[in-house]
Amino acid sequence: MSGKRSLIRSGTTVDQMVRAIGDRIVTGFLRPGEKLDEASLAARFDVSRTPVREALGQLSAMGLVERRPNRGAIVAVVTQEHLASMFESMAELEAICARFSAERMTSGERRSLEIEHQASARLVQLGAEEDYEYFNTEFHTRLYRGAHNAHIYEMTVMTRSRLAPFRRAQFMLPGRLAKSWQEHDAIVTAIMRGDGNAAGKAAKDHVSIVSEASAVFAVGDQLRAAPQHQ
Amino acid sequence: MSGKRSLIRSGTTVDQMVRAIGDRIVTGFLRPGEKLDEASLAARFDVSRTPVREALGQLSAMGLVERRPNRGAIVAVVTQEHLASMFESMAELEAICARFSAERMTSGERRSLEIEHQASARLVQLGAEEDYEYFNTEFHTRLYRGAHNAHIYEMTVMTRSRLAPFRRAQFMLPGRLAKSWQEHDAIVTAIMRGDGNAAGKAAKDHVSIVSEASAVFAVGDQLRAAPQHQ
DNA sequence: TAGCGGGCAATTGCATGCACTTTTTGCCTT
DNA sequence: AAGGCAAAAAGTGCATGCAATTGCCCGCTA
Repeated sequence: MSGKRSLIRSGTTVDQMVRAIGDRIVTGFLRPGEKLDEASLAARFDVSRTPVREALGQLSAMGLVERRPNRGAIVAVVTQEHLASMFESMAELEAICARFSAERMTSGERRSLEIEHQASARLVQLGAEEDYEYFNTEFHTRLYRGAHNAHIYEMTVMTRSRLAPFRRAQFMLPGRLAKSWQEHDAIVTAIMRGDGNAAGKAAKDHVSIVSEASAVFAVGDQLRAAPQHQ
Repeated sequence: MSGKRSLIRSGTTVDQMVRAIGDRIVTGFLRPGEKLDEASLAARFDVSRTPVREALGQLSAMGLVERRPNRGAIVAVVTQEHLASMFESMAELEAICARFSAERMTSGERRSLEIEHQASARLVQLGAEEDYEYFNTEFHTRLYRGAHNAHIYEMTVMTRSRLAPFRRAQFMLPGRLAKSWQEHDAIVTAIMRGDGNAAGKAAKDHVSIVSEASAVFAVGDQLRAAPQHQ
């Protein structure tokens, strides 16, 4: 009855579901603790429960959702403690990426990093929050790629995804853009010098500052979404 | 040993499948490149294809198997390059764990680390390869736990799993046990001193040496299992 | 009124079936 | 004999159905 063949063909249905649900979690559209009902999701995306179940399984393997046998799935609820551990991991991972980037980036990568970074100064002057956020993501992705290590790249991107729902908080800090840019500047300078240790330290400090800003707001958020749940 | 009917009920069928298949991959019983036929696995474990499919999906999300749409699943084949990136990651992760362990282990954790480490000297004298290997795993797990960071623990254990199939090679090196013990000793000493940087460096060196030994053998292995595959 | 089963609705877990895709086989052409 | 094409076989992807488990609601008892 519901044989919608007309979904855009970009991989299998399950892959699409993983991306679709994962996106909604990462962007905060689905809140930590929120119940993920198989039938509802199936109806919502107009597929049967089978691909939904597979998608939930994979998301569970990624740590984005939590599955209790016979009791359904919910968006992963992270404790304050686990959240702190992820932010700390993120700082360490960024430090590694920055250090490796300083040692391994090609001259082309260095050049475009520098150019984009300098260009972003304009966004700070304009106070273009949203555009800067987009640039910021790009900037960090450059660092991850510049490390020239596929596995570290995977771990870093994965960790960033899982932290994404908790980063919105930092938007609230005044003067954040200028501060962020200065921290980026320290990283870029160290990378251009080829000073891996300095780059690593600068990157670690950068993340640490962000995490402190985010940590507080985060927990209130998920409590609001999952009032009763043990 | 085919139709194992009375599997103990510990979690859902899918979980059991993930563990069962994952173990076979990690222990090298299933070789990289080997085809994972859904129907065969279903028959082998006496379940329907549905849980097998879910398990393969999760294993794919973990990176242990590779899934080509409409073309079946195979045990993940890692390129020489990606393997190197995983070993390098492992060195960095172990370094982080050792550094944190030096800074954060409780006195109880330090004590039992030291005791077990000293006890293992006997295994070296006896040349008890297998027992030492078991101890070795324990030793490293202690470091991962001692870091008191759940997310780093997850990443480290996961990376170790994915590297497990490629570590058998190191068994072949003569004098390996004594060398390993000395490297452990350097790590333990630094941790007892509370010297995070020294512990990290010692741990990184330890892994680097293992990886060099493993890397060469590894690729021959998976080629043997997957002669034709593009 | 608070506490306690017991049955019912809702939901999950798995098996089965069918449609579609890929691969193989065998025949026909050149 | 080699190449190519077509039909069959094999295998994957998803929908549906049913058994099993959980949670809830309501009546019963103290």
